[in-house]
This record gives sequence, structure tokens and C-alpha cells, in this order.
Amino acid sequence: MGRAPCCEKNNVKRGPWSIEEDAKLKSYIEQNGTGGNWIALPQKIGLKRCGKSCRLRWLNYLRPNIKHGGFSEEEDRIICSLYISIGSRWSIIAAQLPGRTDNDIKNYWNTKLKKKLFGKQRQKQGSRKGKEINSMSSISNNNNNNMNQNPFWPELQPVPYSINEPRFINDHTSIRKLLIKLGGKFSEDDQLTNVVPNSQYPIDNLSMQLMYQNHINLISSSPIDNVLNTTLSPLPNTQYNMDGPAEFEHMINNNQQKVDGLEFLYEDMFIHKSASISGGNLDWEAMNPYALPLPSIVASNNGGFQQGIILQEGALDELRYPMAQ
DNA sequence: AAAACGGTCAACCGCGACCGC
DNA sequence: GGCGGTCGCGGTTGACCGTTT
Repeated sequence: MGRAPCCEKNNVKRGPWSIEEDAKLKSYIEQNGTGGNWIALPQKIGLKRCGKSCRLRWLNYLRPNIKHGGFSEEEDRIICSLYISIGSRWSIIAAQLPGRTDNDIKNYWNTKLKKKLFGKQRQKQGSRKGKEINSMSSISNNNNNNMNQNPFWPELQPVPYSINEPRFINDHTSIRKLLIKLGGKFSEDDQLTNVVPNSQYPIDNLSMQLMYQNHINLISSSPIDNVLNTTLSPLPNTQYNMDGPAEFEHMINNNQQKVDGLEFLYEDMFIHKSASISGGNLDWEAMNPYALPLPSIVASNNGGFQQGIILQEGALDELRYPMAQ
């Protein structure tokens, strides 16, 4: 048996909203609020619309102080940084951009920013084709080995990644270790409960906002190398330019102790659904200024934490199924 | 001139989460 | 704890419009 529809579809109008409908909805909500029940709202005001449709129209269009179009460079940067860090959590990204709606940002990303970002990358890749053939083959060889032996991710399974997987959320110890390594307010003696009441998720909104802000300040203001040094400052100060997967791989392989607290990252590097490698190449430099060259941590909308790492389109399949190419 | 194509964006859909009973 | 109703989210669709062929 299918799920019951939220409204009787035969009796509701669909498609674009008329000026009259907009005016009706807007004036009612401005005077009376939503009443906490979107489903009942259209009936109250005599609109032949689904409650969800009313909600959407209000949130995305009629609500005061909504901005449309004209995204600034700063907004671009925030969107890209957050997308790289947390993926397509549009509502969370929108929360960082006053006046922007999740729908707007999603559309903007899908139609413009994504192309801007990856188009730039392809352009650069195209100009370095010869060089990349060599690096591709080396990556491919490594991948084959990795897939056969899984030296770093022994339990890696070719299963689709789900953002709802509790892997990070449950890995409290790792998260805490990472937070401690981030330094600043998270000292070794601090209890995470100072920030996360009762050590249980979800964290309160203010803490989450503060964490976000710290994260955004960090990633939006720091040059790549500085970010790396800053966030990993409590670690031995070995420099990695992170110019590609080989460097990152090398870092993991030879410096396990230096990245203690990031254990949960490495698996995700290969499983995260936003992770990808275009045509077998990782050209992180080309992702600048938006790309983050390091694992970054932010709060997720369900109160946990997640990490993002930059890989390019197609990486997942190639890394999982190297023989299928 | 017109058909084909591609980009944009408002709106819809379906699912999981949440909440009250 | 189970259930039904509602909310919120992210993915997808389709109408519209500008550009290209």
C-alpha cells in the first residue's frame, strides 16, 4: 500500500502561483503566522493549494528578506567550501547565508557553481594532458593494489555511501580526538560536554553555529598551506602540499601517528558520495580557491559531525571497481 | 525563420524524522 | 512502543526562455 498523499491531489491547483494566490498567502501569514500547521493553512484562507506547496512558496519566495540571484564571490566561496565539507546539505549551507534559501542555493550550485568549479578544473587538466597520463597510470596501479589488498581500508566494501550512516556520529572517540587536535577551545582537559551537552547529540544550536562559524572562518580565510598548518598545528609540523592523492596516501601510509583522530576519515575518503576523481586524476590545486586540501570537520544537521575531503568526479567508481574501466 | 538545444529556476515528489496521542 | 499526521529536506521535473544551428 502506498503512502497516503499529503492532500487530495484532484482538488488542489498545481504549477506556478498567481499574484492573487501570493497576496492571499502572504497577507495571511504576515497577520496570523502559519499556525503551526501548513496542511490546514490553505483551507483556512481558501487557497486550492497543497499545504506543502504553500510552505514552499512562503519559504522560497514570499518570506521577507529573501534574496534571489546575484550571488557574491564570498557567497560562492562559502557554498563551495561547505559543499566540499558536508555535501549537499542545502539547508545547512543556506543557514550560513542570510536571505538565501536552500532551493536557491541548490539551483545555483547545480546550474552554475558546479560547472564553474569543475569546468575550471577540466580546463586545467586539458592543458596538462601529457603529464597526467603518467600520473594516471601510477594512480591506477596504486588503486589496483589498494583494491586487492586494501592496505589502508581493510574493511572497505563497495557499498553506496549514505549521509545518514552513523559511522561518524557514533565515532565519538575519534571525533573528540580530532577536536582536541584542532586546539583552541578544545584542550586535552576539556570535556566535549562543554560544547556538546551530555556528550550526546544533537548539540545545541548556538554551539553548532559557533562551530560552523569557526570552521567557515578557518576555511574561508586561510591559504591552503595555512589551513593545513593551523588545523593540524598540535601535530608534528611536517609539510604536505597535498598536491594529489599520492601525497595524501603517502601521509597516511607513513605518518599514521600524525593523523590519529582522523581514523574515520580515510574510509570516507573513498566512500563519501561527493568524493570523486575525474578521469583518474586528482588535481587538487585546480580546485582552488574553493577546495579544501584537508579533512575538515563540521557539525551536521542531525547533530553529529562529518568530514569532507576533496576528490573528483568518478573517483569512487574507479577506486572501487578499477577493473571495470 | 524555425527547429533544436541548453540553461535556469520554481515547483513537485517522496522519504525519513519528528511529535503527539 | 505503535501509529498517524506533519514537517523538512534533497533530488527531480518541467515550463520557460535565450542561444545556436
